[in-house]
Amino acid sequence: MSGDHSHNDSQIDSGSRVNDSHKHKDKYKDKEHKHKDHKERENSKYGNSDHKEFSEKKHGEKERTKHKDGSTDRHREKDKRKEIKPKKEKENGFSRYVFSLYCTFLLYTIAGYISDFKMHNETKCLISITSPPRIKSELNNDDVYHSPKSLKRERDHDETEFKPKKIKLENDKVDKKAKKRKQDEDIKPKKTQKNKKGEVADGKKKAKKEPEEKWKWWEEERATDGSKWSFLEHKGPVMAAPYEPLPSNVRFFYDGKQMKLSPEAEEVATFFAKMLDHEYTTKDTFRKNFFKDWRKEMASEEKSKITDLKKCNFNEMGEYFKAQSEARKAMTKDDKLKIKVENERLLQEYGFCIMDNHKERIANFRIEPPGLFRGRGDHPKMGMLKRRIRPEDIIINCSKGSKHPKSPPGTKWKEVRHDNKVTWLVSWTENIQGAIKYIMLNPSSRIKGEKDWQKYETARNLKKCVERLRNQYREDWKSKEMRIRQRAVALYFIDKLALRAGNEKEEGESADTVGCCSLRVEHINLYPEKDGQDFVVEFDFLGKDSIRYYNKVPVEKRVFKNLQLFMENKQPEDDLFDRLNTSILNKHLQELMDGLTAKVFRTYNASITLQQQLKELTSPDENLPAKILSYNRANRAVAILCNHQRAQPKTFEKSMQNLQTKIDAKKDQLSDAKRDVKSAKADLKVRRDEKFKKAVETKKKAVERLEEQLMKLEVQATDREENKQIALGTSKLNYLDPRISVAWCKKWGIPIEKIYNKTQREKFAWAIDMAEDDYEF
DNA sequence: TCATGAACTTAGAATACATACA
DNA sequence: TGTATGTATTCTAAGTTCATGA
Repeated sequence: MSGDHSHNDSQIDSGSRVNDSHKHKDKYKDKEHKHKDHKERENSKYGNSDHKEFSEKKHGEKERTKHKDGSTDRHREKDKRKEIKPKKEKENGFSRYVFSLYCTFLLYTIAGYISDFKMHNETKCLISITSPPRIKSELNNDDVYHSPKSLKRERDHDETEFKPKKIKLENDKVDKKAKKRKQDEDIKPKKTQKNKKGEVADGKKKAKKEPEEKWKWWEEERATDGSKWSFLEHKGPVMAAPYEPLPSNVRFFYDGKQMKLSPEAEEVATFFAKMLDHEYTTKDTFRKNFFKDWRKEMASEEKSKITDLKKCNFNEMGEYFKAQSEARKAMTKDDKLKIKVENERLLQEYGFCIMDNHKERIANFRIEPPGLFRGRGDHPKMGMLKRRIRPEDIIINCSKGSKHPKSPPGTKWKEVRHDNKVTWLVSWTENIQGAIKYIMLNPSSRIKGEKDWQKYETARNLKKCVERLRNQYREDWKSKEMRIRQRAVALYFIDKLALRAGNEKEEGESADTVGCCSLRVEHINLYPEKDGQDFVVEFDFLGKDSIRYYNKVPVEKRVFKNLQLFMENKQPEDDLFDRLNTSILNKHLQELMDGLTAKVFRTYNASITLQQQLKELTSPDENLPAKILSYNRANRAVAILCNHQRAQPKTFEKSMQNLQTKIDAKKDQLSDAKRDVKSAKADLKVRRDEKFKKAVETKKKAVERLEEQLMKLEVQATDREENKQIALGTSKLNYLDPRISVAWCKKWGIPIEKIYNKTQREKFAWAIDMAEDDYEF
């Protein structure tokens, strides 16, 4: 299977490099070596038991025990799957350059040769320039999160033991309080206020005004009864804008003839027309699904006439929407402002709710508009019509005692319920997968922040016992029971490679993607020896969002032998771990540690990797841009570990070229400036007076300034190049304990704004407030 | 024990907006 | 001031996990 793929070497590098950051691997290797003889003996022992288990299967039918009928279904579905087997939707195309550079970098880092590396690479210029970061002035700008130390909760002892505390107020008390507060107009907006221009007032401006107090929910007690809130009031969702029929001059043609469509059919046609430039509309599945659903919306006459999508001409519609979009861009300032004001009004009216006496920002307060379903990868349902959500489809969730949101005139909500065991405000069921969609709060809200904090505390708990767990699963590789061995090997992958759990999926409902537990035999290749390494496993599969995971990893011999065993007598499309699923795995993990699930390993490994990388990459004598580059590199190591990829920006090559032009120009300027210094010095030699001395100083300063500017540009270029196909945001937002970053910033005097933008600072306000420079994950 | 539904987190792409530069 | 470019925000799909009920 793998032979067909044209993997580049850099990908190979990436995998093993990231794994190097897992210290335990080396530790294990040592142990492996020590116990080699013992192991050899055991190998034969456990080998026998495996064969015993498998011999039953050999003699019996091929059925796997995992699903009573699941595996056989898989067999039956074999040809079907092959048909729909996705092309590698998105190649794991990390560039050769990034990886060779990056690999070298990390290897050097780990070997303790960081400074040597830097001297020999593009960053060597950074070290010579030692301008100390101006922390104070930058921090003063808009660091609204710096709070008096006296307010901060005690760290460490209570952070590690994250226990929800009781909420003080009873439901009715809170309701009364909320009402009273409303009457008093006492509820102040939590968010930073925007000025007329829509800019966020910065710290300086605010300092003049009354200082705005941020609610520090993390200093308050929490409910322990499973309730998520006591009082919830909101305005409901913003419905999708009604369909506006096309002007009469925008025509649709069928088979070359103009045809007036009914409003229903026309609306669906416009969804397709808006996507004409997108690759989706060239895909068979998309076109087939769209056409099928479109026909459902047609009047009978239209249905009998329009029978072939190829004969449909949506071009005028497409042009019309393009022109509209251009017109929007070309609008006058005033018109743009009007839109902005209207959006702001909507945000103020619908974008906030009151939850337990606090005004909280809602994340997605708009109902998803109708359109064509854009599934990722080879999604069998792409192109289907996402129907318009009506008030009758919508469930509202709020407090009994609150002012309920009004449904649009002449309509009714499906239901208004008062369930404080959940966090959502609004829900509806979408028609493509039958899934429930929710309107929930913004990440900066208490309800999301608490959960986030808790997530990292669970990961920190894992840190305390991870060695025990690792020893356990290593023991389990030798188990007599196949299910235990499979569980142990899967867990090893989840831990070592940060793979996702991998739930089972219903075939034909979504793209064929897998995670650890759902890996199939066809997704791995085993090499007893490859590229000078023993026991190499090659992974090649589509993970979440059909992002390709490709990695070649040397594993321990016992893992390798187990994998061989798991693959014995199986077809490529059979499950690798046929006696395991996420539910079994998580049940086991729960027994090992309270709150432990497969997902926690990803959080743990991501955060610990960041912490280690920051320690290794940051050198005290670096200046600010170099330190930030180090941070980004640490962040990047995590993103690679978690396989967070992005499509290379379309404008990447061009923007790199532009940057290079700037660098070249700066170099020219610099050499000119250096020449100026020389000649000024020569002048000074001839005529030793104060004026010439001053001229030399000025010119020297100009050189320094240019050197710094050049260095900044070069760092920027390096960072951008290394980042072109790696998405840092996902790990930053979801996997990295923010306290690690905050502590790093504090330790090195880096303004937090350099690491987190405004939204991120709002999300991580709790961490910014509580972490000190000595925080340890 | 298993299937299903519900609730919530994680994810990359698309789009809106801000800023730099000519 | 207009345009190009980079960054932030929004959007919503696609995961994981847990509860429930047969």
